[in-house]
Amino acid sequence: MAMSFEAGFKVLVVEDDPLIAEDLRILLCDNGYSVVVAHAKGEAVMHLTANKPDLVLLDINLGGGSTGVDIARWINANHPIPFIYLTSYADQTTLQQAKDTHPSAYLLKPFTGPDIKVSIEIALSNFYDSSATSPGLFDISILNSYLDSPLSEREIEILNGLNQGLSNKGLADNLFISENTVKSHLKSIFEKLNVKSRTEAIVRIRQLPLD
Amino acid sequence: MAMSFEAGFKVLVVEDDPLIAEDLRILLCDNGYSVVVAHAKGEAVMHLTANKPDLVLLDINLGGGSTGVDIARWINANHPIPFIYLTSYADQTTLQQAKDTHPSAYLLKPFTGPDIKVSIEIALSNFYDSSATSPGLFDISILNSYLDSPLSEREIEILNGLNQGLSNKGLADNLFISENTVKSHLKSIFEKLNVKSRTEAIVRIRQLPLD
DNA sequence: ACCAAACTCATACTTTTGGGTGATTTTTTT
DNA sequence: AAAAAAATCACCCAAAAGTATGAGTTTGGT
Repeated sequence: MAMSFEAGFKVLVVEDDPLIAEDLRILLCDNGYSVVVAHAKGEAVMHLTANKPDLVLLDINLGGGSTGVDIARWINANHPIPFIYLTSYADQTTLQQAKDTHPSAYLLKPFTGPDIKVSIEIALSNFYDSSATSPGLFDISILNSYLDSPLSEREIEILNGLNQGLSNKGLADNLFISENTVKSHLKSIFEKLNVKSRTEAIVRIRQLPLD
Repeated sequence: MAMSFEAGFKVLVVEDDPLIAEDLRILLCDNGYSVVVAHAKGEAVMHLTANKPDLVLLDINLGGGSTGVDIARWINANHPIPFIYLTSYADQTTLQQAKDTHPSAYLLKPFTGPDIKVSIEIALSNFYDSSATSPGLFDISILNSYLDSPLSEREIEILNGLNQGLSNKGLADNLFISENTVKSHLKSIFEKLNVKSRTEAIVRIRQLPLD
């Protein structure tokens, strides 16, 4: 099944350098992807929620405060889709942080057109084929069908964060709420899942046939 | 006496070559399966009825009259459980016959430990899809192949416990060691996995292509 | 016999989690 | 508009988890 992912796939490029961004845009367009470009985290998040792209190319070294890793974490917690890091260098700390966000690929500049194309193809097919390995979003309706009392949307978001191994602090930062609020949500989540700890919660939901 | 987390799945190996049979037996035992070996059809059928294994590994080219396909047909007709073909070559006729018996997998020699483990896991989970799936033991060698410094056996045991959502107390009770010892092990596990908490550890290992 | 690695455990301390209670603000539904 | 549900947050307390350090005991290999 040599399926092609080119037709109609939306790619979000997050790159603060306008020259590289434009290069990428042209390259991707030439390959049949529809492309949106963002230059900063806020813009990226906006496009992610509004346009729901199928894949993201992330410059890991964005100017300003937030980095590609921040965006990756946001993606994992809120809107899990495959993303590929683009970077000009790799220091160990950044690399480890990057790895922890489970990117589909990690391309070191200078990369070629074929590099990107192949990486995108692989990323897309891996992500949308194997439901088992993807630490994906939980379908709220399916998940709730197993529970006595249903989880709210926010609770699902928290649960997704848990499932990525985030701490309470991490959850709070990701969702822009206080740690106390996270605890509050967690408490009801635990009740509803009938578990007593975050680890039990993870085990519980992962053993469910959600895929 | 080591393992406290056996999956308890019984595997029947049907293989006329004693060397390969023994290799398989060891490999499977190491992965926590209990293993029975048969060398011919009659013996196989005997074990199938008497021991009721959960899965069968079938050499497709048995010496003598009957083949693995014959046994597969018997299984389908009399005692439907998942089975996997093992074969050194694939001629078209045999292959087609084999396909018609709806095997769970078809492994070409030379196959590796991971090959078999993965195929078995998939076969079992597909076949017994419902609830109490095996808590998924980790293959120490596979897991270690991803790590800079390898986990010891004891550490793997702890990790398996973590993966089931056990608390430190729970781990200590299960392994008959003190909670302090558990913490001690946990500390080195976290270092080796390069994580900072049990939840991160779980996420980390589950994201690996081990099961 | 000796060494190294693995396993064991303790004590003390810090940080993170989880539980309980209660309250305010949105949002949604009736 | 009133009621209900969801989301937000605070404060306090207790339990669990994690860190640091040091040390005794097995076990396997040279």
